[in-house]
Amino acid sequence: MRITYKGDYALKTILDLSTHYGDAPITIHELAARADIPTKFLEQILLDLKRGGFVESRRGKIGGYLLARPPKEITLGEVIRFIDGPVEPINCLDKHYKGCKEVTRCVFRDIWQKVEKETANIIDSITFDDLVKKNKKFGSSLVYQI
Amino acid sequence: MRITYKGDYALKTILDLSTHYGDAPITIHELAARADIPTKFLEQILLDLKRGGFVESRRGKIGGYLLARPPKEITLGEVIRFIDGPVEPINCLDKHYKGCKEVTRCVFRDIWQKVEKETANIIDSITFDDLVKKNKKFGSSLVYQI
DNA sequence: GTATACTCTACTATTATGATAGACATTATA
DNA sequence: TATAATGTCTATCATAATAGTAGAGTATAC
Repeated sequence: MRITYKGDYALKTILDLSTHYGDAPITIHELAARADIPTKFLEQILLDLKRGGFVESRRGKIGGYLLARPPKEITLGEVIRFIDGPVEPINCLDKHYKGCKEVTRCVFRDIWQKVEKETANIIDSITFDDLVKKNKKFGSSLVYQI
Repeated sequence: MRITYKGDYALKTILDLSTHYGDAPITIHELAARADIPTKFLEQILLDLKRGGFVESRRGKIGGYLLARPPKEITLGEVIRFIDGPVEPINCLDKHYKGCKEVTRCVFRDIWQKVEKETANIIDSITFDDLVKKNKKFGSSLVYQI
């Protein structure tokens, strides 16, 4: 797993929207400013997240973005996989991967699978509701900080 | 952690050399052919591994490469970190990382640290001696396969 | 009808990755 | 001592991913 800026931004944005779940829509501009993300870049990320069913949008004057599902039902893992792809350390199962003709018999293979499993155990068991609570406990002003 | 081709090739090569630890040097050409690695690319990787103290070389007619240390004393984690860098999923502690001014208070931070720790637990506890034994058990002809 | 939002497509700059090329240095051995 | 077989070193290159930027278009509250 490698988390890109895009993934990092997506997580921070979903957390912001989770914190304001049930409230009025939040504009791209606000979301971008609060998390220090280039506005036009976030625009694209939000369109992706919309296509992924994570967020909804309202157009027009009092438009903005809303979480499409309750924070309790969105896990960290879902978002990461959607934005940054599979969580495995190496994609040697992919048919485009060179070498590794007999992947099923490779000594390294089950080590990477073990890493993937441990990673999944962590990120799939954390919901954005958990993160909102964790955040509030520390009373931070910034939505993505403790 | 993301393992690149370079990392993958390095691991396969160290495993090959581990399998032949104590024997005569093995040429780049042989190593490349056995693991299906572009020879000139492996050449560079071996120079890196030499600088890292993982392998030694012999020049001249019956030259080639040898493991610099016993397979029992080389872990998977050491090689991966040397070739592909830190094992963490995101490098937000790096001073060049944008955003995340208050990284110590970020809700995501300790999740990434947890992922890193679990990954390290796996890769730092496996030596190339372990892998050689695992390989032999399955009697594979290819050095990097089970 | 207009200001304020989201939408969509295209483009661009930079870096990492995965090599390839070729001249050079060393050494066993015939 | 010539030479063939080996490692050494530096430069270059092609492609893809990443991280944006630009600008014209569409919807909606007021």
